[in-house]
Amino acid sequence: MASLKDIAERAELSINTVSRAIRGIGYVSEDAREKVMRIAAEVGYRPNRAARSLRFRKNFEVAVISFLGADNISGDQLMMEKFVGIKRRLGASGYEMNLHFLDINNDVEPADLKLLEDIAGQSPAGIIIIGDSERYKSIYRVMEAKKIPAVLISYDLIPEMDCVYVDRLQGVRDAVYYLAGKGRSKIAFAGFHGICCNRIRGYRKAIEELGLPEMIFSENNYSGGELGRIFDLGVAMSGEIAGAEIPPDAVIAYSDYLAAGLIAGFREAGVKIPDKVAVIGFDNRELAAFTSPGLTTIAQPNFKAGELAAEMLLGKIIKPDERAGAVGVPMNLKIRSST
Amino acid sequence: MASLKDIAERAELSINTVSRAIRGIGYVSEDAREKVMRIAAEVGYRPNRAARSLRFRKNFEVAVISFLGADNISGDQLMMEKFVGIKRRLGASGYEMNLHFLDINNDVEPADLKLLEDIAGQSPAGIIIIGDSERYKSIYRVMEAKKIPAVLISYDLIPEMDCVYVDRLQGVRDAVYYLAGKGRSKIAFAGFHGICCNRIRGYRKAIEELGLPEMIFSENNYSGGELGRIFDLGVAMSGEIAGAEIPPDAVIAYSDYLAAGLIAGFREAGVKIPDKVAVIGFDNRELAAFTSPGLTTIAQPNFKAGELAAEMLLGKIIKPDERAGAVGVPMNLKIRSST
DNA sequence: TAGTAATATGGTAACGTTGAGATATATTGG
DNA sequence: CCAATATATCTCAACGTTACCATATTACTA
Repeated sequence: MASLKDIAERAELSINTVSRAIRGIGYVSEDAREKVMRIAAEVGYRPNRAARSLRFRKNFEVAVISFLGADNISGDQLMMEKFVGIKRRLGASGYEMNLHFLDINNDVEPADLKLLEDIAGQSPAGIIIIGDSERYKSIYRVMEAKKIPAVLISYDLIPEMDCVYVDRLQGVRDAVYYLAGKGRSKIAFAGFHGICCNRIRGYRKAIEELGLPEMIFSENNYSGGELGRIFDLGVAMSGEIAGAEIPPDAVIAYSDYLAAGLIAGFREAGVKIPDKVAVIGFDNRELAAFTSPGLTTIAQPNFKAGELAAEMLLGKIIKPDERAGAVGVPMNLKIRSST
Repeated sequence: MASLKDIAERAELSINTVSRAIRGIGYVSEDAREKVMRIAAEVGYRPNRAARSLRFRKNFEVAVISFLGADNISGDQLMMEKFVGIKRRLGASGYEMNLHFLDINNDVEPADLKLLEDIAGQSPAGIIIIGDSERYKSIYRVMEAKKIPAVLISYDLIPEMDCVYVDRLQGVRDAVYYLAGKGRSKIAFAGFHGICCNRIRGYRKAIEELGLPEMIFSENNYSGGELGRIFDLGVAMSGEIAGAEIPPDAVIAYSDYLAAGLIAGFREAGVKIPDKVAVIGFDNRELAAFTSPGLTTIAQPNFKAGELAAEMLLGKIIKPDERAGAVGVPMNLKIRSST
């Protein structure tokens, strides 16, 4: 509630001197500074953000654009961790975080455009976009055209955009090395046809480097949609995998959901985990702690990614004309009893 | 970017008239109004929030205080849905939502006080607090003392505070009725000693009303902490339940985590679900879709609760001196194959 | 036809902050 | 001791909006 004016009156100084004292810039005598700081602390002075925004013609707010998932609100857990990371870093620099949710089901164009207008209308200091499909890239471009600094949190390096990307390729590669280190030599990857390039590339890379046989099981029937279905596909795939001519002694699954299905299927069929086959999931979702045995999984460093994205954005806000580039954040294994 | 001044110049009117035209208040001729609206649309005019905040000496922002969970960030999914509900309702009235996270592990006093100072220092229009332990209630009181309108999202009716509460008692009661309607007559409740009063009260109420035998299984060993443990306790409890003198034909569990453990345990022991025993969880967390069979669960109406809390808060912002009271939001059963 | 009321518009100040300049005092160097 | 510089402070205007008041113009009423 207390303003510079209030402090100035009590200190018998001009508003301007008080302002300089508090900001620690320009000339201020030791006497004056001491007095100002004392009174400011006494009255619990806080700079008025609205006034600063007005003066600087710029809000100290960062908009974060994320999406709302399929039937229920999915992606929530991973998203939340990113929010927390972003918030922490921004807060430390006096910026606010404003969340915005895209409905992933809605027709893209009209809804997005309205939201983007709304967001840009607030003239935020910058914007963090979580996601890297074409839809999110186009948001990045819109913001760039409006001269609003933007950073993407993506799942792959995007050469032409400033982004923090979770390095899925490295994550899967590390997982293969980990399994190989545990003496597994028939390491398989279980996924869906066509939608897991980065992960499969990481798998292939490691397999090649280690000189192991490539064993890829992929399900063609997955068309997106309901999450529960993925579990069932996993159960089904477990049969295919266990009954293969050369059965693998380890499986890295495309997602925790799929891995949970695999585990359930293996158990049902009496295939011991991890003795007979080790299973690794992807994402470290909550459910990974609740399979039995507990699921070892390639964890997303969401908090870290959020922090780094905020860091990068703050840099861009200061130097809008410099490219920030792409920063990869390593994934790391969360080891539980399935391996 | 365009301001009232820009529009005024182009329309050859005073800033004041333009302002009145856009806000639709006071006297403005049809001519002037039409001209102003046309130009405003052309230049994409948006009122400057900072200027309005400054002028009104009040921010159009609502702070939301939630918590960060135990080891990893838990509560996330349920929390996220609340955020979305809050955001939707606030957005419709031109308010922003600012998230703040309390670290649930930290010593309460020092960290909270700093955060509360920070939040109050922003002079938000109001505040929504998610949680109803003493810690959250004390935040409510602090804000009330500072004349900042506050609303709690709680799990029980709190007579002395304005709150939207998820009606757990009713939720469990409905679940018992549902099971009874399906012909189950030996309906049990599985929980932990002492920490599930509302839920147990709902169970007891229904059991009494229906004249069924009360069967409560409670685990004394739970001391909070790691979520994964709850699953294991569920597995252990399943044995106790299946081996009881009079084994129940239905179990309502304290949480989805516990229910997931029960299901795993029952399956292991060859107890058919739902033929032999039906299982109902609590919260509708993501993992409820991934047990096999899928878990019927008492779902939290988080989105609704968020919306209602925002609605209530907006009311309090307009009439700060009126008590808003307590509004209950019913929980409803999400039916899957475990019943 | 004057007198009042309704309609339409404009001017000014204020919200809290900051940068650009103006002015005053203290300190240094030649 | 004077000039130049460093130090310390102040005044003013502006950011975009709105409330309050003043001033026109038009429309109604007695």
